[in-house]
Amino acid sequence: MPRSSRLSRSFFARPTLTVARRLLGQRLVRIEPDGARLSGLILEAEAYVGSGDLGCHAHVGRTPRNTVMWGPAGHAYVYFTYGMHWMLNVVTEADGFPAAVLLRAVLPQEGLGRIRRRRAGQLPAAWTDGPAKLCQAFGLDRRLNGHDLCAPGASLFIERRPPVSDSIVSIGPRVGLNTVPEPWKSKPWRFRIRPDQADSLAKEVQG
DNA sequence: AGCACGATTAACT
DNA sequence: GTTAATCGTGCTC
Repeated sequence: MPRSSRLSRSFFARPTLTVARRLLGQRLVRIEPDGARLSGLILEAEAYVGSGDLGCHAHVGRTPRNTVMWGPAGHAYVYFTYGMHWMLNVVTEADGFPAAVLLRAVLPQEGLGRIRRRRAGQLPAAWTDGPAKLCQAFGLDRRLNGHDLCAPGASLFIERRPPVSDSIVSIGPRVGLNTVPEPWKSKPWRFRIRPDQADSLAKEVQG
């Protein structure tokens, strides 16, 4: 029996809200080109659901930028914004339906030296507590766009961890949709581990 | 070819 | 709380 297993395509090929909620507490793993392993427990995720969701990039239709979202589940949708930031999403639902989960925060576990270097000048608590921060810390950019997280030998994937209890999860509106109209702006599609519970999550981790 | 803007962050007041 | 930074993207001309 392997000590850890990777989330398979069937995990991601489900309703996006389900995937977003169940990704909490799972472990994002990045194997860098030189073999270094970075990882962190997912603390925050948001659902972006189809072209009818005016907060989702897919609402403008299929473009070169967002085309990965129309593809099969379990692939990384990595996009660039604000002239300097990369964001990591995991594609969800059926092939042909554009949807994804934005990973917004992780609790660093492995590769702390490299993460610290990439996030130089920042306190540890600010290393990976935002979607662009975690991409910077993990060295994720356009090279990972379209990457299959479920493929054997993937350099970016998610390891299965025990599900987290509803008691440590908070749900609220998505962040940063300033110009998105209602009701999309206020849909409670943001899921996160309560900040005061992140430590207890780390303690139950054995390795 | 030009333009407005963004699923953010860090550094301000 | 406010705002500059910075450029790929998608749209208009």
